[in-house]
This record gives sequence, C-alpha cells and structure tokens, in this order.
Amino acid sequence: MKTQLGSSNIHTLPEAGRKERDGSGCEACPVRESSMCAALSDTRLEVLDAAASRLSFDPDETILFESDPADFAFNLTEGVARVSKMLPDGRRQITGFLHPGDFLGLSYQDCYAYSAEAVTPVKVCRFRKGELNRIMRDHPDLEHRLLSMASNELALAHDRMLLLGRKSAAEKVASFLLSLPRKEERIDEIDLPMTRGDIADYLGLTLETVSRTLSGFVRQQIVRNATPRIIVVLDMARLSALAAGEGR
Amino acid sequence: MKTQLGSSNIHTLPEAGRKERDGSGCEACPVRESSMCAALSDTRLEVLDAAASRLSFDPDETILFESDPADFAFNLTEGVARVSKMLPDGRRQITGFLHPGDFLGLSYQDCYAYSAEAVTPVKVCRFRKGELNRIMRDHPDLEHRLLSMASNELALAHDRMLLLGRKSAAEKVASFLLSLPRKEERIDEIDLPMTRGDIADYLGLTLETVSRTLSGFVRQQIVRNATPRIIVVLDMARLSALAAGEGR
DNA sequence: ACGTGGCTTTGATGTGAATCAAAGCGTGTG
DNA sequence: CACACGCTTTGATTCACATCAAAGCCACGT
Repeated sequence: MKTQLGSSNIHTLPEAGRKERDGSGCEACPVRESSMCAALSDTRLEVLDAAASRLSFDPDETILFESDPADFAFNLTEGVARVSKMLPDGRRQITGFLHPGDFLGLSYQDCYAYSAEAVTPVKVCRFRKGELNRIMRDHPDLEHRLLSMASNELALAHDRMLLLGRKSAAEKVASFLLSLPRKEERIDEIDLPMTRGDIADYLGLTLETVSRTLSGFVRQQIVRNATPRIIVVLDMARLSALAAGEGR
Repeated sequence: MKTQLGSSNIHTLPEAGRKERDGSGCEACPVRESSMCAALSDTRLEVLDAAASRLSFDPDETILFESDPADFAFNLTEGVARVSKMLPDGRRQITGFLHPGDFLGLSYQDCYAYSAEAVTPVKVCRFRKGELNRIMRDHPDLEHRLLSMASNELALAHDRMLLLGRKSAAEKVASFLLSLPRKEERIDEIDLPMTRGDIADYLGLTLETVSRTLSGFVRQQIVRNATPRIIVVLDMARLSALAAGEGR
C-alpha cells in the first residue's frame, strides 16, 4: 500500500467506504483502451501503473471537494460520479456525470473548482499531480492524449451551455436521456442511476419538472418506464428531434 | 501571400473585410506574453511566426462557421469576437466572448462545433491544424501551454454552466459585467462592445431582460451609464455579492 | 407482515422572465 | 438638417417552470 503525503485529512484517512483497493493493475483494467491510458503502450503503462493509487467510494461519498487543495487527478474506472458546483445559499449545478474512462481533476489552479461525489459505487485510479506532470514530460503522447480529451470535453461543455441557456424543459430531458451511455445489446434501454434531483441540478430544472416531463414522455408514448430507474425508448425519432430542438 | 488549399470558399476567397494583413510578426505582437505563444522562446517563436497567416475581420464578419471543416486554429490578437452555437429554429447560445490572447478552434473533430464572428474589428493569427500539430510535436512546451489554457477554459465553462443553470437574471448580468476585462487605470469602467442581444444570448436571457436588469442596477445606484456602451461601477461590493449569488 | 424513510409522482398556485408592442435615442447619410 | 435604421429602453400581458403541498411507491430493517 502506497503512502500519500496528502495535505488534507480527507485524502489520507481511510474512513468508511473510502478504502484503498490493491492489486489488479492496468493489464486487466476495464478502461485500458478508452481512458487516457490508451496513449501508452503496455510497457510504458507500467509507469502510470506504479504511480496510481486505486480507491473505492460508496454512493454519495465525496471523491474531491470544491476549494480543497488540488493535489490529485483521477481516472474513473468503474461506476458513475457527479461533478458539481454550489452557490453560497445551496443552489447546486451538476456540471457533469462521469463514466468509466473519464478523467477528473485536470486543473492548473491551486484548489479544485468543483466537488465530485460517487453516484453508484465508484473505483478510481488516483495520481499525484506532480507525478502525473513528470510522467507527461517523459511521455508526450500522454499529454497529447489529455489535450485531445480536454478539447472533447470543452466541446461537450459548449453543448451543455446551449442546453442550459436555450433549450426547453422537454428538450433538456430528451437531450439528457440520449447523452447517457447505453449498452449495445439493449440500445433502447436507458439506466438512470442518479436521482431526479441530480438530473434536475444537471439540467437547470427542479426535480418536479424533471418528473413531470418524463411522465409527459410516457403519456406521449415516447418512452416507457420499466422501473423508475430504467427508461425504455419507444420512439427514438421523436426523442432525437426533441433533443435537437426541432420539436419545440 | 500564402496560398491555402482550403476546402471551403470561405477560407480561400479574399472577400470584403477579410483581407490578409502582412508583416508585423511576433516580436511586436500585443499578445506575445499572454497567448499560447508565451510557451516559446523568441528564437523558437520563429517557427510559429512562419506558420501564421495574419487576417483581419470587420464587425459581424464570420471568422469560422459551425459545420465547416475544422482545418484551422486561431489566435486572437486584437478586438473582441463571439463564439456561438445555434438550434435549427434560430435560437442562439453565445458560449464565449474572445479577447486578445484567446485561442480558438482547438478541436479534434472534423468540423467546427460552433461559429465565431467579430464583434469589433478583429485581428487573428491563423494556423493550419496539421502544421500546428507538427509544431507541437517538436515543441512539447507549446502543447503543455495549450493543455493548461484548455484546462482553464474548462474551469470557466463550468462557471458558466452554474451561471446558466442556477443564477437569476440579476446575478447573471452582475457576473457578466465582472467577467469582462477592465483597464487598470479605469478599473470601475466596463466597456460593452457587444449588443444587448449578444449579452442576452450569452446569459440565456432575452435582450429586454438584460436591458431591464441594467436599468434596475442604475436605479439601485449599483452602476451608472456613461453611454449605453460604457458602464461605470458605483457599488463594487454590491455587484460582487450579486455575482457570487449572495444578494439573491 | 409492518412500519419507516427516501425517492418519485401528481396537484394547486405563484412568479420571474418571455413575449408582444411601442417609444426613445444616436449615428451616419443623402 | 432631416430622415432612417439599428439599437435600446420601457410598458402590458402571458406562460413555462418554480414553489408549495400531499400522496404514492418501494426497499429496507425489525
């Protein structure tokens, strides 16, 4: 087990659920090909492997906290997490949901500008910033990969600004449903591991409006509720048109 | 004058206003220290210098267009530009205003995901993507600099999502005013080169609401109108509190 | 089997910002 | 100088979504 000289207790004390996992290195990693790690050959990956701490988080546990010193970066390997920012009176904006392969904590500020919490049980690889920077210096491919991932994220961020600033509630919910990852074999099934409140804070709505909008989609036969958590798409064309802002 | 094998007429025909300027290379560049160019020493900068086409745009001219092939990247050296995305029915979201030193067109997609137009007269350095990538390969410092700029932009994008999703009209307008660059010598004067409609499309409001909100600030003695274009801040504390979401 | 607590759904009402409409205001032009 | 055009301001009204409130629903533990 690696020892980290973390400057914040949150990162050094192994409190409930935030236990360190061990073993199972990169060779068997589920995100080997989709994450930043894809930039490195198997042999070079050993460098990252050695620098990574593998951590687990239970649902609703904090992975990193707004205004904490930004000492670490993370690679999400399993589960779903939410990234959020708060206003002083408690209003919350979720700026993104993270899925396996997503990178978290890339920032050249001293402190994190946002918080991240586990939605489902989550596993991450954690890297000291300084160490990651050193590895990037030695392996420009990794830096190149991170730049390309950051640029993709930026494009998604712009999409989300269009959504937040100019789309109606129905268009927002439709866009959200289609933005979630789906299994190839069940392409019409959408899993919503997060609460309606989380979805609302992601879309700039209230949880009641999210619920009502989904009920509306059910009434219009656009989707069907298998369970509150699983949505089945019945009319993909209509849903896509809504998401694109064509249905009004 | 360099000949570009652009695949779109927009980029090859010298139509009105989009004339190519020449001379005045990097040594006298106003953004030498604040843009991506700061990553390179004077001698190494010559490589970028040689790769750059210097172009000018008149107000409202298109610098690049959503869905055009993304062949070029740009460094804004003078003026103010707006970056925007549209929905099919014409609703528009401005995702950012660009100021001197800002970088534009970093994207690993085939086509631009947004448009950019000049707000004031604009000057840019334009680079072929392929060439810029080659230069990055030879000069990792440049890639590093772009990654850090992209990561800062990402942080700003998250701020803007919080603004769009969760702030009131007054909080949005206050945040916007304080986000604009101000001259050191006239720190309380804010220049608004863009129209109320542009501001509205940036904040996810209508132009009437922007105008009313500004009038409200004037009534409350938070700001004063020197001209419709120049705003003078009278009560910075109040404006900052509003922007932070404390005034409600 | 029964309660309990958290999430979701549905309903009634309220409101901030949008929409519709019409004047001001300035600047450049014939 | 006056007229016109584009931008801004202001006013009256509407509406989409928020807020307030109360049931459902379901998973969990006892």
